[in-house]
Amino acid sequence: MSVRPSRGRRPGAPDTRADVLAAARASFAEKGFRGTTIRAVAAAAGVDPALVHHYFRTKDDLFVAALELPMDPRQLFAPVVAQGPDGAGERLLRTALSVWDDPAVQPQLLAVARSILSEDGGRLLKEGFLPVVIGPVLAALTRDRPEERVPLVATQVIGLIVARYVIAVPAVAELPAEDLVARVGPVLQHYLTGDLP
Amino acid sequence: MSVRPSRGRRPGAPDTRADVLAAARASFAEKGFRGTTIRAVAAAAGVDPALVHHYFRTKDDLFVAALELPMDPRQLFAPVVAQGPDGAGERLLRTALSVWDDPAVQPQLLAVARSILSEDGGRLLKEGFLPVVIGPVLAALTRDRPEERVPLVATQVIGLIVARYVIAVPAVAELPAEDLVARVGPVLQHYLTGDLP
DNA sequence: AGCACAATTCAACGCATGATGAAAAACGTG
DNA sequence: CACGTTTTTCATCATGCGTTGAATTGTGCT
Repeated sequence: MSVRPSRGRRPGAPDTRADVLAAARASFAEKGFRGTTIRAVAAAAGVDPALVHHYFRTKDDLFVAALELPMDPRQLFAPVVAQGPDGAGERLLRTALSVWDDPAVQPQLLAVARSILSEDGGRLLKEGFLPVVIGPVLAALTRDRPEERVPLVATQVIGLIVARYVIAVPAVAELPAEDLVARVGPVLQHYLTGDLP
Repeated sequence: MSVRPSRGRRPGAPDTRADVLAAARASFAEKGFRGTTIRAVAAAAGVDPALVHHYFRTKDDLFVAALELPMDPRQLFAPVVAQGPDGAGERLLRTALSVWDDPAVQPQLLAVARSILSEDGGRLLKEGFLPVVIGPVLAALTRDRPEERVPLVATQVIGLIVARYVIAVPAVAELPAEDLVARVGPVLQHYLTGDLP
């Protein structure tokens, strides 16, 4: 029984790079940037820490590589915007929940959310992502006074995301998506097009 | 001009312990537990790191010391609960915002929030603070089906807190508290006592 | 005045982390 | 089959962290 020598290339064609990236995504999603150590990522991928540096030069680079989304958010919300403000609350929420509930993207989204919420490096995202990509989408769903309505919508959506995915409050996390759409959707609709006192 | 010798006790009666605690509160509020280093706290207080350990034995102890609130949340919300569910949405929000906007307590609250949101150690708070102290208060403001209503209220309140104080989204953070009460209060009222689809 | 005690700093420890450079093993191409 | 390239590990470095123990200086009591 021949054992693999400790040093050098492994036999076969294992996609170690992808393993490392997956491990990094999981760790960034669960522990945030600071809480993630290169050594832990390497261990989770069954690999030497130096290999992580070989593929992704620095920890920052690994982070941005792990963040890459498989879709463009503006494109995702394009259908929602296309149908106009009527019923936008429920459509918006249904779309957002469907992508957040997709296990193929959830780690990336969670990593983004955690970095926006806590880490210093998230200032770029906080000042770039929210106003530049989310803001216009919401604004397009209002009929008037978007600068007053968008922040209100944002608070409710942010709260839902944070409670359901970041903190994972059981009472919110275990609810079927359609229940949330039915109950929170009308509130979003009210923020988008209802009377503002 | 006599200079203070580097070692030994300082002349006068400076409350260095309080300075350290204040610096710790500010740092925990802004950077969270992991992001706060004892050395940085000591530097901000103009003090040697060893002194921090002298007063608060370990970093964990310093954290719980920094967390201590000057009031009991249940007592704070007692008047809100006493007046019953009618108009509770606005009263609840007004009370919550008044304490969050109070600079004397905001650092502690932010530290709690940050630790709930991001750090691993926050699990104690997440599973103790939210269901044990906040939950009952909200439940007392409903007339029926609290187990369905409380989570909905929670999402909206959490979103408001996170947007206004943790992320500090300008459009939400700069709004006068009464504007928020007027616009979000009715939504909370709806979650508390309105029709649930 | 003397002395116990509190306050404060210095110097150092052990540890974990991000990063680097060289060496070894398998692969792919000619 | 030989040789350059890619993949992988090892050994190591410098840095920053939490923590500790001893040393020094002021305060307050008797």
